[in-house]
Amino acid sequence: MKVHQLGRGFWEQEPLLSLGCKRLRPLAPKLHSNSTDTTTVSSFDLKTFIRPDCGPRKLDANRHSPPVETHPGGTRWNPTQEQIGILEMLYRGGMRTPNAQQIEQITEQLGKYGKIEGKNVFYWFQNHKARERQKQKRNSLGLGHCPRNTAPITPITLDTRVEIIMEREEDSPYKRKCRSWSFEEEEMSRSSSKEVENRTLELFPLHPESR
Amino acid sequence: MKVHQLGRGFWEQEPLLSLGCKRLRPLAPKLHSNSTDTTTVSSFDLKTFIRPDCGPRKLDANRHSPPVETHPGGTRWNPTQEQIGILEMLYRGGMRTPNAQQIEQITEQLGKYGKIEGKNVFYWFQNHKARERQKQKRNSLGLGHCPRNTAPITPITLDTRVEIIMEREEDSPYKRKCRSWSFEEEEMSRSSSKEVENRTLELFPLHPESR
DNA sequence: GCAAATTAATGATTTATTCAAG
DNA sequence: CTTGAATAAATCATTAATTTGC
Repeated sequence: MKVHQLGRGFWEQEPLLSLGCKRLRPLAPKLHSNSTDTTTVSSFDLKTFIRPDCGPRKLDANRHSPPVETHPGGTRWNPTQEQIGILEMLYRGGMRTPNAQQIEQITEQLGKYGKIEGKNVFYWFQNHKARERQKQKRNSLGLGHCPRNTAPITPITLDTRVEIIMEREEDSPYKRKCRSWSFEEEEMSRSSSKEVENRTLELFPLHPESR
Repeated sequence: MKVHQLGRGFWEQEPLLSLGCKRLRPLAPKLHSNSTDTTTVSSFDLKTFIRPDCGPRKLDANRHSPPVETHPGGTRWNPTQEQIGILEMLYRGGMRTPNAQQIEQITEQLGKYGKIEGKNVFYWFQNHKARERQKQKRNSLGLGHCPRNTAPITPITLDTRVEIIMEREEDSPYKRKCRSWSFEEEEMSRSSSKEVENRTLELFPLHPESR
């Protein structure tokens, strides 16, 4: 069930909205500048960590460990051991969906170990939470069966206690998060080899990504 | 097989993240500052539209939940006729999931008719798309039945043509969006009466929202 | 011992659901 | 009851591990 598709095509959107070259950095839920201080809400980014360094590391060459920062040409975030360690520590501590402030701080700390952005932290928690959940589900279902591999059976060691705890503090059922959103300039020149397709998007790319 | 893992634990992060007072405005997907220009990526927000208008709505004494804080001054976006009109026009034009740039521009334009933020535009498209979809599904299913209210049966007028068209131009199957994320100062003083619970969250609120 | 080929993880997005303000 | 806002589930896409052929 899915099958979306699209055909669209006409209706020329005329000029509406002239195109600029900035990239907005949209979307982050936010508290809503409430009352009074609607003033500014200065925004600062975290390019702080965007060190230009990253030599065009080829690959391997440095084997595991020194992950160090990041991505060379810069594709996606590649967490270092330290970063993962801290994130897991926080997760085990009960954190599930950090709010904007928390993300900011975590990002700041993790930045010490390698390039990282707020969204990476946000996504990490989302993914980790979801994957822990499916892992549990898988295990619970497999228990009555003959597990075979993947040792679904908890070793019954002290660690088991931890497991239980985690389970107990499953994440939130539903809360209303408050993230903030803003725009940011977007570097148009992508150059990245991969898919440079959708360029028809001149004025108002009706079909954002055709992909 | 990866298992990064690490026993973590050590590394005492000591002070881990001192708390500041800014609110980050995180999260907006982005292109990825790839290679070279890791430079800056200046970010600008749209508070442009954050008119202080909306009277300091109290929050009615806090009634049930109000989870989070939110704003006293204003609660959620209340679109004007002009805004809705333009958005629908764009939707009918084929736009479904505008990218950061598009959102920025749309927001800018709509801002002329009333307070609005990028996220409002983003959500509007998400919701409108989803709801048009379910509406269609309902209609298609309800046809063989006795719909009762909500006039599931299309009037078979000229408008029907439009309906069909919409169907045809369903939204995208899957594309990789490019949003950008950044942080923004967050007004700490929220004061909102609503649930000020989880206050144990001094340093690192392990359990963000208990709700 | 390497590097292309394959597979397992997991970062990043999109879609589906749910909650709740008005 | 309509619909803005937010979260969770489903997917897609890359990258790191592994495996395999020389």
